[in-house]
Amino acid sequence: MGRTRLCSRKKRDRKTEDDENGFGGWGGYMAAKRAKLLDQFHTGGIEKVSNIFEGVAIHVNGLTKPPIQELKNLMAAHGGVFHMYQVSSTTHIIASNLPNVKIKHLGTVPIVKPSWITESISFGKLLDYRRYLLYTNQSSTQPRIDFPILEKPLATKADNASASCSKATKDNEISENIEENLVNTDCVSSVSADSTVLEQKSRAPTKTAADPNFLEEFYNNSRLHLISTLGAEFKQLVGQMREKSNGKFPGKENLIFTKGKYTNHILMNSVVMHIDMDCFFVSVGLRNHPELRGKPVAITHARSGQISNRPDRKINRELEFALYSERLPEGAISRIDAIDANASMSEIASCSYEARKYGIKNGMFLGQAAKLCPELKTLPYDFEGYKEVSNTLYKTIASYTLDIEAVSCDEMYVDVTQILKETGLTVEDWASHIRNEIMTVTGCLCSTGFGANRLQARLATRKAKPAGQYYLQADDVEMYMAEIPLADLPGVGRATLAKLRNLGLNTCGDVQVASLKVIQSEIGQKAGETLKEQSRGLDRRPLNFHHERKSVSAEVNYGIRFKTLDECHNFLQSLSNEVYSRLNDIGMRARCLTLKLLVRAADAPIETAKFLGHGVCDSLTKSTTSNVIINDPQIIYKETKSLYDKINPVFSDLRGIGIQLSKLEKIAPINTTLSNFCGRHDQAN
DNA sequence: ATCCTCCCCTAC
DNA sequence: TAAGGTAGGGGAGGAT
Ligand SMILES: Nc1ccn([C@H]2C[C@H](O)[C@@H](COP(=O)(O)OP(=O)(O)OP(=O)(O)O)O2)c(=O)n1
Ligand SMILES: [Mg+2]
Ligand SMILES: [Mg+2]
Repeated sequence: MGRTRLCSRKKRDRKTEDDENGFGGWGGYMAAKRAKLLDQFHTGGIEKVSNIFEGVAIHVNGLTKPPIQELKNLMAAHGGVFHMYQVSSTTHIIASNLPNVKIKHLGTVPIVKPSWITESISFGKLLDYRRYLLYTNQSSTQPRIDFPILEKPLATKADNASASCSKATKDNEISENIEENLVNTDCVSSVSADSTVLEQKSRAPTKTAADPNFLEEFYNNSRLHLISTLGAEFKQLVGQMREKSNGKFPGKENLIFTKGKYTNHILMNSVVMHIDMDCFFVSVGLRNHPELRGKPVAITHARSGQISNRPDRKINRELEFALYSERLPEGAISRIDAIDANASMSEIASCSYEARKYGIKNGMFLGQAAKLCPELKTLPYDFEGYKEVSNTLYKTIASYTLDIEAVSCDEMYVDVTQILKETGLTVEDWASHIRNEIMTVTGCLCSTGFGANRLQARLATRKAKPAGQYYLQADDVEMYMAEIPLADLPGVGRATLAKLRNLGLNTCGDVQVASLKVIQSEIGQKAGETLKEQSRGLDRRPLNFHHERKSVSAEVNYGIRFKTLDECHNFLQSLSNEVYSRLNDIGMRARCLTLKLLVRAADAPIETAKFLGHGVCDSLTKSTTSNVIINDPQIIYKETKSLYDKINPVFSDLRGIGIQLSKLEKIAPINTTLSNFCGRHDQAN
């Protein structure tokens, strides 16, 4: 009712813009935008222009001209397949020159010069590769070396401890299959290296949010921004693929054909798979650094565990840290205990399992990690690599089923009931197959967990990691759960954990027998109920294949330092533009706007411990719900500014700013009575 | 009761 | 030096 009125009203209010864009034009634009996302997904961002290499699967060995990346793009553009490793389905090896010793090992697959590819493209058709053989005397009787099969026997309750040992062996096998020409030690650093030696050049002036291109620069370097936006994209993508699906699943068909078994599954309970890349960012980085396999490695911006000895000014961190500790939730774990005056506060995005043995964790400050493990090596970020591997991961799973709930760029839930039924495979065989395939096409390891619901699948993955698989079967659930530490449950973070510990609860077994009322009084009604169920392995939430966005936001809590009010206003304008652009991208409008500010806490020092960080802050929000639909950057700015003035902070104390839009409505919902009404109404005007 | 606003918490 | 984002669930407490 109210919606209808608002809908027609907003069309009139925005008439000028609608005339410019055109209602049909909008639909067309959004359709094109969606098509582009799908298309980029299918080709990994490369537009497909021909099918010259249909049926061809290359593996590049050694240095080539054009280089490997180029060849990979060419294959994508011309209908071929690129293999990171040589596997049984690899049809050609591309190489410019190879030592004799190596040729012996490559077996029966033809070794072809890269010019075969480039010239085939020039001619517009697939040329006979035999005219491009690198050597003509290849033996046809050499045994072929396939990629090592990733079979880790399904872990049982007893052999959990052996997991990491068998993994080390596998890593060694893997590194032998990686080309040494890709080794690039330039960007590898040891955390114990002296940063003053590494960095002699004079410092550029500090870039803060007051600088004109700050927002772009920041987003280009923010891993959290990257994983957030990638995650949202994959949720959207699953929906789009389901809408567009022709019901064919080539991966599944192929699997039925090659490994399918006839099995009488009279009555099969549904099986949920959870799949998650192992130390995702590290895995991607290691593809080009085989020499670091098996070593403790972390992905960070900083290269050394110590900050330079002569920063322009020595900052006293003690005051801030004291305040931080004071404000920690009672009993929660501190992040700064090992951070002294010179320890780096650059965050570790991902660390290898070898690093985890030292107690290093994702999200830990590098300075603390370096103390735990002085041999720790760091690698820089490779955002393009993460995007590529994520795309390949989703593309691979989507060739079997679209019953996918995207969780993040390296993780999803999949209903595999149908796949198991149609292929007749056991859970174990399916798991080995899909893990092997993902390793083959991405060069990265992943782990999978299976269970009757998402919680069981999620916990099974935890047990499976790294490079493993585990099926938590119905009969085992009760016993299995009793031993699980509460910290392993999704939804139990540091604050909840501290509260539960204060109640003397540490494992799911403890919660199973504890009083619901007592738990609820500590952590809340709903959370208590959920926790009770989780502790017995129950989870009633079904997988959600369709995702509907409820809010859109943009926030920056780094580099916020304003010397004038003008600088602040300019940044609010930039952020308004940014959040508008995101709203526009998903074809929505909003009725509610929330401004969130981080303001330096009263006793917190002006200079933060972390370079350009936010330090200890108070968080303040204010929101407006208006009848006027928010669909214009100037409206967003005007509302933002007005909320800002209501909060009225000291602008020089600002340390973080965010704008969130909620109460969203679709601009042009298709195939609904409402949209038909709006559309006709709009055109009639 | 139910809704709204301003939080807090969690997961990647 | 360093790039501490983003979306969703949910609770407290006041307004309706
Ligand atoms: N605090 C964090 C947590 C995660 N990530 C990024 C880097 C991770 O590689 C990626 C995936 O997160 P996961 O929780 O899946 O962690 P990993 O894949 O690194 O390790 P695991 O093997 O435990 O899944 O997200 C991050 O930047 N900062
Ligand atoms: Mg992972
Ligand atoms: Mg993950």
